[in-house]
Amino acid sequence: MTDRPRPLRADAARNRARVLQVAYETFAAEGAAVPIDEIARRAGVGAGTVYRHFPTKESLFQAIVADRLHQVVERARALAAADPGEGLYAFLFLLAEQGATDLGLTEAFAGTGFDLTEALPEAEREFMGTVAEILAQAQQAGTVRPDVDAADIKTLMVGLQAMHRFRGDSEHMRRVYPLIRAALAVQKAEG
Amino acid sequence: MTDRPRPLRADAARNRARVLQVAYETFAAEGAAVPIDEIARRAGVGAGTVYRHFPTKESLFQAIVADRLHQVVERARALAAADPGEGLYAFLFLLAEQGATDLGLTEAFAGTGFDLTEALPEAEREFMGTVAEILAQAQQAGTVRPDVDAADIKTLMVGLQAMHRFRGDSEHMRRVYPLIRAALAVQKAEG
Amino acid sequence: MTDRPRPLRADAARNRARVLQVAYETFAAEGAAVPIDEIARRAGVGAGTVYRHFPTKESLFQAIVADRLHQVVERARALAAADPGEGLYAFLFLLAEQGATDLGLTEAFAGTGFDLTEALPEAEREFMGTVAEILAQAQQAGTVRPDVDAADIKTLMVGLQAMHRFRGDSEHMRRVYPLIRAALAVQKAEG
Amino acid sequence: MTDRPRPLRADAARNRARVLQVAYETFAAEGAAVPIDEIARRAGVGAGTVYRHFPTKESLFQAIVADRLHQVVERARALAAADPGEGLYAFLFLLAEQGATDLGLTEAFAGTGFDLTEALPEAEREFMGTVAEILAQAQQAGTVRPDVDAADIKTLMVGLQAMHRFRGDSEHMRRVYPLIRAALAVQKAEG
DNA sequence: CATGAATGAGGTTTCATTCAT
DNA sequence: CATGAATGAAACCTCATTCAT
Repeated sequence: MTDRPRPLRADAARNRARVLQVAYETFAAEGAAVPIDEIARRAGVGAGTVYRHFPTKESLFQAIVADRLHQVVERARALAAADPGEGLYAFLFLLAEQGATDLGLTEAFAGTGFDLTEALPEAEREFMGTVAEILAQAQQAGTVRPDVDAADIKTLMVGLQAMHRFRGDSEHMRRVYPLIRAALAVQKAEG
Repeated sequence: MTDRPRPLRADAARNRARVLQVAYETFAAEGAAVPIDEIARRAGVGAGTVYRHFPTKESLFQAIVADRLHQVVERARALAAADPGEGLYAFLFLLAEQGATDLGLTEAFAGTGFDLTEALPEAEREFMGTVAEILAQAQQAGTVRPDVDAADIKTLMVGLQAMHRFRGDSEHMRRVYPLIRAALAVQKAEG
Repeated sequence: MTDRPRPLRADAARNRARVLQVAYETFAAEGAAVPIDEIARRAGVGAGTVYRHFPTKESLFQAIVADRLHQVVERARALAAADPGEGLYAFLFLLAEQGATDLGLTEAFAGTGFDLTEALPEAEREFMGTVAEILAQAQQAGTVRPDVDAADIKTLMVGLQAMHRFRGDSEHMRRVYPLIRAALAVQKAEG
Repeated sequence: MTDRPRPLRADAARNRARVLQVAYETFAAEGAAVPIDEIARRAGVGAGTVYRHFPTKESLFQAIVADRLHQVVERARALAAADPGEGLYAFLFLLAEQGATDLGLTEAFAGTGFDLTEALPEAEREFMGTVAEILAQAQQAGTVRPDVDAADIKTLMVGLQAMHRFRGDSEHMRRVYPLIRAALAVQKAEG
């Protein structure tokens, strides 16, 4: 009768948030192979509680990714609003760093065992739309070459996340960022 | 290299090679989650035979990576010998493509659940030495900026593999290669 | 009958009746394996409410069976009153049909995972008493052989329910009924 | 290459037989709800061993039913060969008794949570063919009325099994058998 | 009293690894 | 040496029942 999800009871909401938080941390740290039982244990709830909120492991994963993605997109908008020319770079490097400590997000982006486009088409569209927006701004500002598109940016993002994950050391990544800037900069000469 | 105390009997050697080949293909195609039994079945041997040659699944994985790495390094040398200026680029893009169809190699490089440096220090050294070599040649030839080092190249390689894996479509990757060339090219202007 | 110490409050009584009705339909349609949560959902109440009225799943089952049995017995009396000679046959075939759409009742009769005599001795006695009555009437009317007793009739009833359940098709059962009549008819010859 | 199931190794065959035997007894005694772990424990093997021989619980169940059915059919033939007129009755009552101590077989026949026709069409065909055969013989011998067919017999069989299961007491069933004979006998009068 | 969230034991199934044949 | 059967520890998920809200 009242099919629309009523606001959760206070305690349930608390548990749901706690599970989400713990799951995020656990997946981020140890990858998607962590047992649900382990997440339940760390969250201090029974396994059944996890399954009440997220009927499958996959759905828990999705919820986390959707959550993260949304946050990331909001940050991207803020960065681009603050400095249209630098916005795209800031976004790229921010996301790369996120990926470094967030295996789940990385896997979602890279499509390793999780197809973002299929699982969360809404989130994917929102994400790509935002990328297109701040890319256009940067191109108008003259800081990014006009012949790259949003898909190229996503590809680079996947690459950057992998690099960041590979180099836990963010010291080293600061050496790499200028290379990426060079790759995207408006320029005449080519290697 | 020095871990086979006695030359294997002919049939044992044949089995070992066959398992290695099949395991490579299977891991590459279906990821590291494939059961050992499945590999044994495809290789036409018993599971016990796999374990005789490779005491753990991990060790089989290592052997595969070592094997691939060795082949890749040899190809890198050949490419660099043929054209010192282009050698590094050719190597980079070759490896990226390899990674696209070879989950095992990608994971080994990216250190996802497998630490190349720890597991196969010998192979890692050989690989890094070769990278350093052909990088130096390219820098002398003036096709690569002088302020990048071998570690940077490895980082880019990891990124490129991730991109390639993400974009099964190699059409798209041809759009990305010029960006990477731009990143590494000797240049004045920046961002 | 005598186990409700105080009359229930109106809303509680309504809930109880509703749960009973829904549980009957659900068990009948999908078997005893249906989760209590599902029944609660269909009844539009919380699981806790079900447990308030029926302390275990088993007890809910018992209540349903008692309910059905009571109805069936009343119908049996009516049939026998209308036509003493045919009453028993009508009752038999009625119950068989009931069983076809009512897994719970069938199981209760057949004693599959549920012992009617132990769980509901009262209801069992009432049922058997009624069977004895209408059997006696039929025997006096000369339509049923004198050497069968109420226990035999119950046995046949269990068999008929099983047959009916097996043949969802009631077309087919109409072929079988004459056989059962032949089995019970007063007769001279025997196979 | 050699896809045809090679003869099992001696120890494997022993285990398989043992699991089958134990599973048969356990299902017969306690129904299909018994956990596989319990069967494994009783058979003195690991759960994995059960799953090696029977990849799902369902398949174990099928194997048992197929086994029983085959034995039953062979016995039916023997009985009919010994006495064509009595063969069908002997078969009916034999199967009824089997069903009394064999919940699995009963359920398979009655189609309760197991569709014989779908799961084991071969076995079903063999069974029905045999029923048709010995029914025809009995009808020719004049001991069974000519207007019943094999499907009717199967229906009665299901009913008889249910009755037998209901009356653990075979004493009582001896009262019921004459009724069934009367039902099937060639006769003039009817109810 | 009603709700529905939480519990946690238990079910089926998989798979790396060992070991009898 | 090769085989492949056996092991048994998890993994995911369900559901009867309890209890905080």
